[in-house]
Amino acid sequence: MLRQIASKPVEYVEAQMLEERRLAVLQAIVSDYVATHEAVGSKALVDRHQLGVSPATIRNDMAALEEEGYITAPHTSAGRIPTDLGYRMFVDQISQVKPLSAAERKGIDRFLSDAVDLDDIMTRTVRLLAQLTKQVAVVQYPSLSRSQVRRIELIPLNEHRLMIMLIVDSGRVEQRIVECSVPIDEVLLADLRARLSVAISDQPFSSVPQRIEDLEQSFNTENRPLVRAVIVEILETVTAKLDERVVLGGASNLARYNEDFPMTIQPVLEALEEQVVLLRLLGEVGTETKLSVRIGHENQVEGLTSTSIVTSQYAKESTPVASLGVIGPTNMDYVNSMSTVQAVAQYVSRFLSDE
Amino acid sequence: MLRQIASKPVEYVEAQMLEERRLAVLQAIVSDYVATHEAVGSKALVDRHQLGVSPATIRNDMAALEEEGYITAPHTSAGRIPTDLGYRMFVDQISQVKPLSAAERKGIDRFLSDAVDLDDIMTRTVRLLAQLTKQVAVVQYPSLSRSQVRRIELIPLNEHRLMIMLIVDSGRVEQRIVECSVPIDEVLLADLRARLSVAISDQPFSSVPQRIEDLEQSFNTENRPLVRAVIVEILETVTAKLDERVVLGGASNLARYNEDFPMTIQPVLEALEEQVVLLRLLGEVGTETKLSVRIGHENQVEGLTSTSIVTSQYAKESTPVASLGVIGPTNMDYVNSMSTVQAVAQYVSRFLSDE
DNA sequence: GACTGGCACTCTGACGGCCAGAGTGCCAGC
DNA sequence: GCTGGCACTCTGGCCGTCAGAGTGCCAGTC
Repeated sequence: MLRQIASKPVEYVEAQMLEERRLAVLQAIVSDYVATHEAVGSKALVDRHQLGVSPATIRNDMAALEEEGYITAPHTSAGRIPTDLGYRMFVDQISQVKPLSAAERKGIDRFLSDAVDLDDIMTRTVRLLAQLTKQVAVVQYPSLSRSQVRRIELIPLNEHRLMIMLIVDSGRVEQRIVECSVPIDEVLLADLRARLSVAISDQPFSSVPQRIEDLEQSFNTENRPLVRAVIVEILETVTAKLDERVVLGGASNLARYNEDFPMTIQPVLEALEEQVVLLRLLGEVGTETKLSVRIGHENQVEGLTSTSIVTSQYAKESTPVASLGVIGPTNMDYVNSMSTVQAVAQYVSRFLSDE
Repeated sequence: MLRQIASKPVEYVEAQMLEERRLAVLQAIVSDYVATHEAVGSKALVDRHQLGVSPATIRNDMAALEEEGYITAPHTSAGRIPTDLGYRMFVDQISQVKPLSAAERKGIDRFLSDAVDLDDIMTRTVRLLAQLTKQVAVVQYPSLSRSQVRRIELIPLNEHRLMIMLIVDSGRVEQRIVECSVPIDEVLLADLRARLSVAISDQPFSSVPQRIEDLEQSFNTENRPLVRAVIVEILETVTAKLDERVVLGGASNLARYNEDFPMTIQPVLEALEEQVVLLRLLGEVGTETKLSVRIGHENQVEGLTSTSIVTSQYAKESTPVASLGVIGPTNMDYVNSMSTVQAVAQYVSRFLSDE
């Protein structure tokens, strides 16, 4: 690195260094602002960071950074605060996330390992995230669309009522109840269960419809109403209701920011109450498997344009099944949020996989 | 009523009327304050209500009411606002809850009748309550402690893993997974399932422990580890984890009050995030089957002493199984909250019962 | 050409004084 | 017991002022 610079013309080296200091200034501004939540001025900056130049010089850099759109002054004579673009630059600069301390990792591990079932894992994860990041946490249940049916059960509840139970490899269990006008015949039920089992066990949800649509034909006419009812419910479960569930936690953390922030929490709370919105937030990540950070206006969701969202997918046996993350004000502690989200996602993945 | 008064001495009648007007003044103050959220003065009171006397007279009444602790003045020259005691008096005076309009009832009915399972009923109910009352709604899942086991299933997932499934009459389904070091024998499993079924089907949760504790003895020594593991999980499900679930909705409604209120929402949000706290809130109702209203300090839960809670139990086939209600500032619209909570509880009861 | 100290300028936020408005308490009279 | 009138008090909004913080710019230095 040093040699590389030395081999370049002098002017270039200096321009390079200039650029580097500007970046350092931006980083310093972001981290100070994140820590204090107050606009940061040139003097404070040189006091707190070893920049090796005078406040006046920093002022020049700041003016340039403002020109370029990375920071902005709330009013003529206040310090500067980062813009969304500034945060973006800052975040992109974090090439590798700081690993958590051993103690933290152990804490996560222990907290999650006490979980008894999938619901429990989800609840614990969301609490963990909220607690560690002091922010609002969101965890999506493993998606059914990317899941496979592990097993199907048909359990008669009484003469006219039947419970369909789809056990999914992600650990989810979907139940539906079917009403039936004629008494349910045990033999028929066993037969139906067996055939359904053959048709869809260990098959992905997406292929279920085509696998069972013709099943009805192979039964006697008199039995078809029941068969059809069961099939309809199964189809509903695997298609229309791809029904992605989301759990939310740490909403009270929102209130903390309210104190010193213009960001009113009402729209945020409202947005967070909408499952659909949350799913979009978590879903939008698209192809990125790793950590995703969306800052302020990068986020399209109405009501959340002054918040940032840090998400990561988590996986079951190396295939991503859903996302989790935290939502906070744009001036959140990105370093901590990013490392925590990543670590928790890894732990959840591990838990789901070796369960 | 009229005759009764006429038959009493004149002084008494006048005292009676005085009392009545005081009560009317208190009611007027409460309803005005609830509507406007501003301290209400004597002049405004006579303007808005037909009290038939002058502001000066009302002032005397107000002084008396303040003396008795029903209202208080935030400062020397503001109007009066009701105290918790004042609200209590007001609420107690509402002898019968105003019924909802036909349109409202129909709306509730339709919204709930689309529910596909218990989870869905709970989610819909909480949203309904939050929407109708514009407040934070809480709904408790039907309690397991008052429930019966309807059926038990043991479903092998693979050679070493087994899912226990307890289907409860309230519609809940509890699942647990058991790991097993030796391969699971199908015959044994069927046998175990049959015996468990005989032992606990249609029995209340509370009696399950004594009914299965000796079951292990009747199996061969070699099979006991599995049997024991299953029994342990069942016991955990029905005892330690009586695991009352609660769903919450409409938290964003809290933010609305924040604007014109000293009540900071942070502690409230925090309290609401604690399942335990919510359960206490809903549980404390105790023996009262009907509508319960707890106002401000009557409520023991820390962080919620400046909120009021309106709850009602709901029932399945005439036996109460859990509670639901709304939480709001002490100056909420009690009339509306009470009638809505009651109506929703009735509808949920009906739904659970004829399902 | 980049950095620096100095200086004038500007904006905010806190403080205090002022005043109108709202509401009360009290009192004498009906 | 009710009423109108009157003096009193408190709040909240509206300045004007002022210190503090921070900037932008400029001329000088390395």
